Amino acid sequence: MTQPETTGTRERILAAAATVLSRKGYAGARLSDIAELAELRTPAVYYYFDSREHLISEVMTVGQRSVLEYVTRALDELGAGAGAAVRLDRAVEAHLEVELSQSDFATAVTRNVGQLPEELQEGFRADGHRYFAVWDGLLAELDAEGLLAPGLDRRAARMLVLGALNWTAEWWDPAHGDFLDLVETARRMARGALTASHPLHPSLI
Amino acid sequence: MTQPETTGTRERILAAAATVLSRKGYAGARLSDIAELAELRTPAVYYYFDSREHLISEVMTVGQRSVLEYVTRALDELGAGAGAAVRLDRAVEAHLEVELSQSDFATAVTRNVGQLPEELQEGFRADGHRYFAVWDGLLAELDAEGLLAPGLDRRAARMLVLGALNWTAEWWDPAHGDFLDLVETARRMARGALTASHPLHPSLI
DNA sequence: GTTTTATTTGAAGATAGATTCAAACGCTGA
DNA sequence: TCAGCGTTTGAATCTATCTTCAAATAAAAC
Repeated sequence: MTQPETTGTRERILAAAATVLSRKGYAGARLSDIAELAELRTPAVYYYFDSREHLISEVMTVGQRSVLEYVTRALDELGAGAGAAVRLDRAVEAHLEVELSQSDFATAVTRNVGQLPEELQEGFRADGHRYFAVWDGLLAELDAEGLLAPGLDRRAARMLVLGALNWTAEWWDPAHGDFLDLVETARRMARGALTASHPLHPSLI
Repeated sequence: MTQPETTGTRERILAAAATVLSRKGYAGARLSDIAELAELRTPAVYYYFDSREHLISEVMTVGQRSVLEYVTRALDELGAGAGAAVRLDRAVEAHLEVELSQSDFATAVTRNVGQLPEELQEGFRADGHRYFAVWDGLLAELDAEGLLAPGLDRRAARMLVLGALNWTAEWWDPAHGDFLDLVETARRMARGALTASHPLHPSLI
């Protein structure tokens, strides 16, 4: 979203690559576009990166990692007292924050993982799994508190929720809607997808 | 997903283009790959299509339209007696069917709309809006039956649900999970996102 | 102020992919 | 058999993009 202003050339190229990548896709991201956005001639990129692939790979790694770190930190900051439902709400909010407001690195990842050549996926696949593990942890906490919907296909539920969140990069426009409304709607969806229908009155089921 | 076997050459090229497009993205879809999948030499494509862009554009149009038609028909077949909740469930199922089992046309659309050059989007933008209208209709029906969550940001809710469904193309693998489980989980999510928390016991709220 | 090092660039090379086209193929009807 | 038409192809062209490299520029060290 926002381009950091005064920063080293290498960072500027990396950020430009994230932006172009998230708009044009893996194959469509031209080195010349990236260089132009970073206010350099194309060959300058090679002073900082071995090749186009190395550059793109690093964008992906940074993007994947920043989502993991941002959401993890947000959850950590809640402290030990927070219940599973509150933590789920916070995770939804944090994911949307990093996806929509933080930078183009996150969207570069979500919009391109599926289209990357195999070799490129290796590096950040581990971080991807680690992020899934965070969400699986949230489901486990919900379960421990008796909030998780019984008989739930956990993997499917986790991916559906993350899919809804990731897809926001395709349509959400800060000019068009209020971020907090989006968060509220997304939280409702996540709760609906994961928790039992009547979590507050289990005796009525 | 599945490639129809005995069909006209033009259809074969179109289907091959859908497959390549859904795997490699707009910029990454090479005419040579498409031709190879269609068991032809590259120049043969030009006998049926004016250019790469025309071919891709037609894939998109077909994909967008097939989703619209498939889901619309599924809803129509429910007949007039079906309530809003049942119709929502059917729409979720139908969307997943066409996205995951029908063909690569649908996934070619969902995985590429965001990355297409502006000119290419024109043709099928209208169908996209028509499809959104179908879902807005479902929300209106839920509302009419008093099932819709009060104070809901309808646009956000609609896009979150569709995002979750569209994203399945990125991760769902028929070998890895049961389709009906996925449908059930997705229905739960859609209901959770759209309907009031206690639709059956409104008096308890 | 001059030498040294880091950074950036213009120009050129190499390759891949879209497109054109004339020729070849193969089928159908006389 | 052959003339004609629809279809497919190999070879050639054109263009865009990645990459290399030696030279130019800017910055730093002395």
